[in-house]
Amino acid sequence: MQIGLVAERSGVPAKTIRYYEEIGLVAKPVRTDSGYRSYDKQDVDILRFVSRARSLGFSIKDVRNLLALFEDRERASADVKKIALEHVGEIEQKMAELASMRQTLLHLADKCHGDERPECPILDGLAQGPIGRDA
Amino acid sequence: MQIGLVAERSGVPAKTIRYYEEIGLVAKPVRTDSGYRSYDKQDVDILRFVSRARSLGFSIKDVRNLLALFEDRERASADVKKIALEHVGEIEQKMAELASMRQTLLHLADKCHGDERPECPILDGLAQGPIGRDA
DNA sequence: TATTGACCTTCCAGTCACTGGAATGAGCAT
DNA sequence: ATGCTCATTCCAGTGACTGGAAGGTCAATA
Repeated sequence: MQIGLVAERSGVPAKTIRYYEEIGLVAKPVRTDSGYRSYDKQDVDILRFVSRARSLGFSIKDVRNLLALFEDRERASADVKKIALEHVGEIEQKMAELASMRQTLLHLADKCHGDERPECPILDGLAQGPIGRDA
Repeated sequence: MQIGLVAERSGVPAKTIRYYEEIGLVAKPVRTDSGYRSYDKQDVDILRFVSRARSLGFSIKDVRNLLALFEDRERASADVKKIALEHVGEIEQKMAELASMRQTLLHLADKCHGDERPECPILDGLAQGPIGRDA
C-alpha cells in the first residue's frame, strides 16, 4: 500500500505521515525498489489511532507514550497496566470536561428556546464544571 | 484584577492571554493609568472556557465560534440554538472517540492482567470504534 | 528618600506541529 | 513518447504559543 492510499484510509495527510516518520513517531516503512514507501493495514490502524488522539487534544508526546505502551515488549505487564490505567484516568477527565461543555451549550440552547430576538444571557456560568486546573 | 492573577485563576499563562488578545480571540481589557491590563471575574470564566476547549482539541477558530455564540446579541435565538446544538453534536462525537480509546486501553490493561514478562498483543484492534473520518 | 523585588509593559525571536510549494522521478495508459 | 497521476526530497511558511531582553510601576522596607 502506498502513502496516498494510507492517507485516504487513515485520514492523515501524506505530508503529515512523512512528518510523523521524520520525528520518529511512527516507524519507517519499507521502500519499494524505486523508493516509494510501502505500508500495511496495521500502519493504517496506528495512524488512525494517532489521528484520533491528536484531535482529542493529546500532544505528540502523549501519543508517543500511548504507542510505546502497545509496542514495548521489554516492559513488564504490571508496568504497562499501570500506565494504561493512568491514561484511562486522563481520558475520563477529558470526558468529564466535554460533558460539562455539552451542558453549557445545552443550557444556552435551552435559554434560546423560542424564536427570534434573543435575550440569551451572555455566558452566565459559562465556565462551570470540573475546575480548569492545569487543563 | 491584573493579568498575573487572572492567569493563576484561569490556568491560562499571562503570555497566552496577551496572545489571545492580540489575535482578537478575547476582548481588549481596560487599562489602568499606568497601562496595566485590568480584568474582572467574567474574563476569568471566559479564559477558563477557552482553555478547556483548547485542551479538548478545539481549534482557535472553533473557540471563536463558540464564544461568538454567547456574545452575539444580534443573531436570532433560533439561529444560536441551531449552532449550539451542532456543537453539542461535535462534542458527543469527541466523547464517543474518547470512550473508544478508553476501551482500547482498558482492553490492553486487561490483557496485562498478570505480573511480569508480558505477551501483550501489539495493538491488535487498536484503532477500533467510530471510524476516524476527518478527525 | 532610595532601593529592592515582584509585578507589569512591548517587541522580537524560537518552538512545535504541521502545511504548501518547487523540482524531480516512477509507473501506467493512450 | 507523451501525458497524467502518483511518488520523492527539501525548504519555506503558518498557527498557536513560549521564552527572553529591555524597561516601566508599585508597595514595602532600610
